[in-house]
Amino acid sequence: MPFKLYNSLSRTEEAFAPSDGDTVRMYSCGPTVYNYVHIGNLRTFAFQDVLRRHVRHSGWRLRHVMNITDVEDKIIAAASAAGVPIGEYTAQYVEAFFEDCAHLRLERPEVVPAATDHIPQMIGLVQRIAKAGHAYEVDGSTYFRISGLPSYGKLSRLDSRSVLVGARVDSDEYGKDDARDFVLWKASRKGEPSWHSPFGPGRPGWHLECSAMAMEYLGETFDIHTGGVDLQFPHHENEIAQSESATGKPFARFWVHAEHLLVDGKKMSKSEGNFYTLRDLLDRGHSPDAIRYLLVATPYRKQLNFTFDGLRAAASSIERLRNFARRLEDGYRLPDGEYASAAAARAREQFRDSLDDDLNTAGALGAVFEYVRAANSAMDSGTFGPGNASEGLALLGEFDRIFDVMRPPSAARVARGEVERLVEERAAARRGRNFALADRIRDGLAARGVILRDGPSGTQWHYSE
RNA sequence: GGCGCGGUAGCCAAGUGGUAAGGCAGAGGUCUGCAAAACCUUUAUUCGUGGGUUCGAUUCCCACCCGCGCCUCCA
Repeated sequence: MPFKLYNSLSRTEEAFAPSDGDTVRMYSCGPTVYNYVHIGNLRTFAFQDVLRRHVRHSGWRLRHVMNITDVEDKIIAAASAAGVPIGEYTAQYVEAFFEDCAHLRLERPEVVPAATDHIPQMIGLVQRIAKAGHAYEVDGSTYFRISGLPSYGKLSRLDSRSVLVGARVDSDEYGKDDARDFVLWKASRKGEPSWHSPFGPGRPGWHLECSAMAMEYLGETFDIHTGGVDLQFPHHENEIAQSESATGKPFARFWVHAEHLLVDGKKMSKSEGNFYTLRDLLDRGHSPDAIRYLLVATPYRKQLNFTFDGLRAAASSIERLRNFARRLEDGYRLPDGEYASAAAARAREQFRDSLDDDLNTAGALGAVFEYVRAANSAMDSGTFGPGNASEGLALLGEFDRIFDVMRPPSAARVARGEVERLVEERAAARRGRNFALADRIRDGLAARGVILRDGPSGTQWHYSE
């Protein structure tokens, strides 16, 4: 089955392959580093991670660029309030962002450029846009003229009248010719960071940076551009306008947008009290695995309703899979031989087909769990041998290359030797039918993150995380 | 008002023109000293509402209702 991706540009699912047949060139709008990212941001980044992984496991190479927006109005305001230079202010949040990504096992894109390191490229792009006749200057700021671009709006399909009517146009701010026009190069005010340019001192407009960095690392036309749905307009529309008017070529072939995460059915907001960063959730004792699972289990084009019940359910689901993996790996005696079964192969096929179907992660999970039940059942009835176990482990391996939730996070643990000693002590107690002592030992270990399980071949144990 | 996404069991959620995957939670059972894990049974005659097309619709068409989002910085 070919990989099908929903392309916002055509509003249909299209078969995807990189234009050069080998390397997928992909750009993602990254964080604006004026604060910690919230779980809504992370939903989008987690989706991008799944896309990344699926692309590579489909046999293509990948060159993925994700920008860091480190100069922008909110940053300037926040740094100014904190009384530090913006570079110093943003550095802490860049670091925090990478920490958060690491917790969620989000693979690092091949290139993570910062906007402030690419000012010359941005200036060059403005010059090209100006040369093509799509820019004009007012009071030291340079704007993009939308009226000169008939194709404007092809991504968002907002009709221009509604943009005018619905928008609270910031006409007070600058003297734009047309309310829809957007700034390419912003004249800096006193005290604001500023770079020299042929159009006067200033700083890049927000939309400009993505166009410039995408072209710098991926070329004038590339395969996939991702971001949250809210970015579709105006950000992505404006990226297209700038880029295509400068190059005369299509910018991104596929535009892929992740739906938003809601909390308790509502948009996250600080005033609603339902606004969470990753750190908030970790501080409450939730596991990063469960958070990753939850973020990724709902297909990206569907709004994801985040709840703490859902988070607990995600943790239980992971536990089921880990228990199954343990059962395959060790501990439970399997009868000799292996049994003819197409279940694992079928599950792998369904798993891949689901992901090929516009990253249907829910369907992919269904395939895995269906297999888990069948395999557990076969083990109980003695029709599952070591050969079948290796098939099952291969399936789990494939699953985990995408979902990456099977390895528990490393944590402080009771030393193995001590566990072994206590397990032996408890076994002796049980032999002496001193169940009170046996239960005390088991409960004590459980409280310290070690789970005991009595089976036909003795007591098995494992760390709970 | 315009443009989108969605409304499937208590919760999350897949899916198809032919009669509802999967996960979590709940109930009963098997196993166990008791547990845990696992398994079995059970939980939607029904897929927002009303029409229509069809032999047959949750799935296609129309209308409507509801939730969320974008149209202004925003993942």
